[in-house]
Amino acid sequence: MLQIAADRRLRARDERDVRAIATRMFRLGDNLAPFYTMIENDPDLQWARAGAGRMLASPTVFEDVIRTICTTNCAWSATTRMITALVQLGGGAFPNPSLLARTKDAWFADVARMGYRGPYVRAIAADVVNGKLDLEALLPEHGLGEDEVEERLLALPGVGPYAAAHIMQLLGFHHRLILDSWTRPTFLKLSKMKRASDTTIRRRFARYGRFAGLAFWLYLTRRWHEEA
DNA sequence: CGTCCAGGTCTAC
DNA sequence: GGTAGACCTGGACGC
Repeated sequence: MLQIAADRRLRARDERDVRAIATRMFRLGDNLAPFYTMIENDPDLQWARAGAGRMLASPTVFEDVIRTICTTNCAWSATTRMITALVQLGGGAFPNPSLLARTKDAWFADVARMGYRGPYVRAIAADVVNGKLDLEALLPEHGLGEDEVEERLLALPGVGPYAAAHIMQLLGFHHRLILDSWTRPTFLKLSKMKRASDTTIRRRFARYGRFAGLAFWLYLTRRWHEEA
């Protein structure tokens, strides 16, 4: 059960918005039943049938895209620093595209210290504002195919194979594996393999079909769930 | 102090 | 289509 508390009575319209945001953040629209059936007798993953597999998303696709760009090619400490700065800019909430589009380059460089990512983020925000880019249309309920969604994500500046796979997991497309400098060594450790190319890893998870990426992620994060 | 690299991507061959 | 080199930043590490 999911309970949402508010400090006041919500108007009908606000309540609808809150429901939509919660549905999006917890990926309540995802149907993982086929995946759970798939892992019924899977020694590595059957534990996940208890309800695992819904990665926490942001209220908007835009926010997930920008956050993910802030994870690329830097230490995790840098990611949290950049995102903390963005939330400060937004006055405690993640800044919307309009605010980011009209924020000066100098802020991205000197305050958020986002380096080369700053212009990428601004360009994406500007395209959302001027209507050239509709990121929210990438949500699975809008009917675009997985390949089409991936293609559109890869077209964004700063979004490559890793970022696209990561964002797609958050959207509810579970095919692509998130391969980066954390998942690769973690896979080696857990599988007790000495080395494994990306192709080898993909082959290992190909049997999960369109849930291959989700299976890979759950395989890697099993210990996170045991703690809880 | 210089080099390397962290939850990669882009450009130019 | 596949692969070097460059790229902001800052923390870790060797010298």
